[in-house]
Amino acid sequence: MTSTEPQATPPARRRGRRPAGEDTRSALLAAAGEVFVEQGYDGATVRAIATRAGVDAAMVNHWFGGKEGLFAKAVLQLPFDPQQTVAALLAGDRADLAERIVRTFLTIWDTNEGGRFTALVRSMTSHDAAAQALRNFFQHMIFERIIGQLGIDQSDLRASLCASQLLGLGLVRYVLRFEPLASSDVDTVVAAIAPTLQRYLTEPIAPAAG
Amino acid sequence: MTSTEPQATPPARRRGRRPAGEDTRSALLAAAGEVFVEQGYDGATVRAIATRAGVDAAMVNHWFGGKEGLFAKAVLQLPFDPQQTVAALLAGDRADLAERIVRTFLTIWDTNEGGRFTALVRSMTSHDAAAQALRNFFQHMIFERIIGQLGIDQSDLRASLCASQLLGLGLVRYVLRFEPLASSDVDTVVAAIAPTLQRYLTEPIAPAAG
DNA sequence: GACTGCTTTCAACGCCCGATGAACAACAGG
DNA sequence: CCTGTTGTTCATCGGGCGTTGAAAGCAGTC
Repeated sequence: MTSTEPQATPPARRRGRRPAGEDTRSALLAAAGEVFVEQGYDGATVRAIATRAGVDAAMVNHWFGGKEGLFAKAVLQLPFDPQQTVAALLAGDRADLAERIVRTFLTIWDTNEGGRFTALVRSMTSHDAAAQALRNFFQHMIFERIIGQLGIDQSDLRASLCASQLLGLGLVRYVLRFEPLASSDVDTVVAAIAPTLQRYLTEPIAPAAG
Repeated sequence: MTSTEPQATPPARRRGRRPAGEDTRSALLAAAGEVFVEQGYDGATVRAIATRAGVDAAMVNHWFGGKEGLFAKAVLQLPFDPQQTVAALLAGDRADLAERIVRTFLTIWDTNEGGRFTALVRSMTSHDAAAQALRNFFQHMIFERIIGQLGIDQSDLRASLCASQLLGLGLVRYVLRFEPLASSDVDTVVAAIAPTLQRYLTEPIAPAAG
């Protein structure tokens, strides 16, 4: 209530360009990654992301053209090269192939980079681009290529079976957090899931009276 | 401001009680079932449900107290008694137990009643009540009871593993519609998935080095 | 036939969303 | 210094959401 002094506005950040050095764009990307993981595409609001990044919501439009563009840059990008990953997975003994796959994805999924997958899974039921990205990744980029290299029948069916188990695992472990699977260590999960994948990859799966 | 003439309203549908016989409540329940299946909890709007039912959106509040109550009545109710289902599943040969489970759920899922599961799966990533209902159903009501009757170790882990594969299957087959798994006939899917469940139910799943 | 109560529609409220455009401040180049 | 450019905030827009209260009309009762 001190009337004579007009200088009572240091806390509120003033308008105009910031004093350089602070990177609004990457702050938004980081905040978007977190919020999309926690809330999914629909649940995450542009305002919440901007608040967490400490900037105005209009910056999302300025830097990314809108919410959709931010999602594409923050979530819809692969954290690694799928072709190279597939090659690395196929490099070892085929008896351990499924184990390597499960371990690889659990490891990725547990890192910060793997948060993208959680964000995708959380968004897939409401956001078409997320669902399409998941299908394209798991089914076409990973499992069809692996199974194609194995030279075995019913490659498409096998790919969607593998995708169903791996997506179900990600869903239960990272999104719905069913216990004890959500807290089990990697070795336990690998021991449990890998034989399933190994069977989907290489063993007969036809119905009895095909 | 009110310069325009108050023209006589064209009688689209008049106000007031309808000529009896038409059941607004069940029309809303049916429409809600459809829309929740197609859109999930967040995507489905009260207005869209009411429009499909051919009534006013306010009826949702009048008959169900709100969107949440309508969801509870239309989706969050089991179309059968789980205890009885578990008993029926356990009645036969244990070697075929997993096959019976997969076949039972595929059959239910393919009927109209099974649309509730699709609605739950579509809603689980954004709506807590849906996620909780799925966990309660698959993990506690079905698999923990079955595995408990089998008298085997790690029953909780086994239950969440079974849930992961069955939820992944439902997701891929009914929501994301990955081909060819989405269009495969029941026998093919049973032949592919049942051995996985059988292993989760009864065979050793511990990691190599304890 | 009037009264009473239930059902239904209508109009509107308050809220939050994503997006827009203008005002403004810091920088870069001369 | 002055000038143009670019990054930033602010105020606001248009729209959709779930919900609400009141008016309107049918149905049953006396």
